[in-house]
Amino acid sequence: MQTIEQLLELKNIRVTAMRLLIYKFLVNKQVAVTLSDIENAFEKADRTTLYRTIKTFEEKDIVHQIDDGTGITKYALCEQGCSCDINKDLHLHFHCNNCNETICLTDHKIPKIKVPDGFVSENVNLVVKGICDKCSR
Amino acid sequence: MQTIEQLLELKNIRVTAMRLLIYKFLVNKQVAVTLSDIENAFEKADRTTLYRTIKTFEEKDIVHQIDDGTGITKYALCEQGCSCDINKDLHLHFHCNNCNETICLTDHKIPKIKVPDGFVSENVNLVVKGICDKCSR
DNA sequence: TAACAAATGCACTTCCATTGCACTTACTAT
DNA sequence: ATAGTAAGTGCAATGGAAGTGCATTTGTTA
Repeated sequence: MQTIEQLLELKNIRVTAMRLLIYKFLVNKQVAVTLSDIENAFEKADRTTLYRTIKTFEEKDIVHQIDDGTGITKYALCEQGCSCDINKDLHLHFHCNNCNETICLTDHKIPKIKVPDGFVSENVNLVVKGICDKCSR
Repeated sequence: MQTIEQLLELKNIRVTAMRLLIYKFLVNKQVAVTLSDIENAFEKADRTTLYRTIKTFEEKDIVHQIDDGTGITKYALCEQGCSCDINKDLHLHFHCNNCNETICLTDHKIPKIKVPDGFVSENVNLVVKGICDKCSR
């Protein structure tokens, strides 16, 4: 069990108060968040800082970007099961049409997709939309 | 073989010069287009008209929206093989990282995706990214 | 502690999506 | 045919999200 500080140092990211707060926020959130979500949670902080923090996290493979089709970029922590730094091919996300939340299904792998001759597949973005477990009860 | 006029009437869309032009443009284009693409093709027409035309087409299931991860919404004609009005589950698009074009692979079905208990899958958005057949030669 | 590098905050810009309103065009019923 | 109504089009403006430049602050290291 490592502390957040240790994790950031491991990734060669300088530890700052802001980054610790944002990281903790992401841990507590079980769903993917937009920049606005973070902004609303930290009204004292500047939007640019939040923006650049999340971009830093993204570069260092601490979070990954999710494009769930709502048109707004979302971010979620890369879990241990999430090997998006090694293999970019296994993103699988679920977007709830009811509560509008997007979650990572890290333990659900993406099946092999066949593409026509001449096409080279490098990366797959798969978003399943429907009703999440909370809303379907 | 039906004319474009007949097709529009069938879908309860009033036939106008603008709509015919835009429809023809979409037929000629073999790839998904952005609003800006259409705008550049019809510089005399207003952006709003093009926007609302494409929205009308979308509502009537003449075109479908594609979110290929570039952040810009694209549109493509619903082919006969594209039953996005009946069954929303078969979108499959290929985005070329080289030429930046997105095409519909209508004859390539999306495999059944398993989701955890409690989740209800209604719709799947699948975008494969890589190198298209033109660019890989 | 001085010096340098990185992080933060403020202001501003750009781009795409969307809407309100006035005007024009196309259909409908007399 | 024509008046009246509904739909389509064009202009202007707005809003939201993403991104950048620069000055200031904070943190690290010699």
